[in-house]
Amino acid sequence: MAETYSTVNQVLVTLFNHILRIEEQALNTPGLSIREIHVIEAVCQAQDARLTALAQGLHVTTGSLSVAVSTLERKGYLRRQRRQQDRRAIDIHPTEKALDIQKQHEAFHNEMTDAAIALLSEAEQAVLVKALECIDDYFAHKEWT
Amino acid sequence: MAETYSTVNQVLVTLFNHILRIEEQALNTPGLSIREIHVIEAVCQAQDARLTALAQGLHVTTGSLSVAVSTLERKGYLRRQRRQQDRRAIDIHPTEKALDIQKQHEAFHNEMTDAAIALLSEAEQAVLVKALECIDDYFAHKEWT
DNA sequence: TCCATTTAGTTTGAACTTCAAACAATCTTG
DNA sequence: CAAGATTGTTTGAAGTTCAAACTAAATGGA
Repeated sequence: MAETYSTVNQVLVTLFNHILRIEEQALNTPGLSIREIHVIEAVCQAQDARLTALAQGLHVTTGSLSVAVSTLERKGYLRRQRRQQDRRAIDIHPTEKALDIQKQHEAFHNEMTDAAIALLSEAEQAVLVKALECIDDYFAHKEWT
Repeated sequence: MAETYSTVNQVLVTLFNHILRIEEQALNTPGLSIREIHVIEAVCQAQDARLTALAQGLHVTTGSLSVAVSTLERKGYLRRQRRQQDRRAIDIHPTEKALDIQKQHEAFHNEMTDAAIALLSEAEQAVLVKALECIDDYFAHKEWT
């Protein structure tokens, strides 16, 4: 029991660090920083493509995102489009180049998932899902002052 | 099966994002950035406390770390100590203040682990360990060019 | 309608982080 | 001992982020 505890603890920490590091390397497209890739990712997945909504999702100010979008526009990954209904609002759209990056990122996640469940039986997979949901649920509801 | 796959994928992604975000908030000590906290953590856990070794572990240049250590020294979290055997080398030591921060960080990880295994039987915990080790093992050995 | 207020996005200047490169001090080895 | 390697520091440039000031557009109440 105590052993399980420290093992889970240990693996969570090292796994987390590994993923952070590897994500940076795996997605290391020349001319794109990891920050920029996350912006591209957010734009590709966004329901609401407005700059303010994206900024909230990314937990940065609209000012920061505006600068970042300008850079990515210049690099050919994003483009701005004014809304007709509300001419203050601007939707951010991915270009083909951005969608390619997004595909790469998805492949990364798929590989990770494959690795996680490859050696598990279906019953074991169900347990994994349960455990992961426990952790996620915990953090989703926890209040941090 | 396909459902398990997408669930694991989904949970891994959202969990990862949650942890990233929450770690920043949970460890938000006034006057210390998340970067600085990671430096403190590395110093507290280091086997080899030399600046170069720490920089390698943190995957930053010695120049960057030298600057960061200077700041943290000024803030009273770290101190430098020249080695007697090799007077080029400098060991970085944590102060009491730094050890307090480290304790906080450990508490964070413990809470995370508790959340992970609280609702699982011992058999289920064993499965979780196995799955996590699969992922970690995969990433530890994968080569990224 | 008019105008005060709110909302959406941009620009700018300051602070911080990181790196590469140049540098100084100290070992190591032939 | 001298050349080269190692350890750490400094510095200048580039990138990131934010707060604050700003422009443009929508909204709502008189």
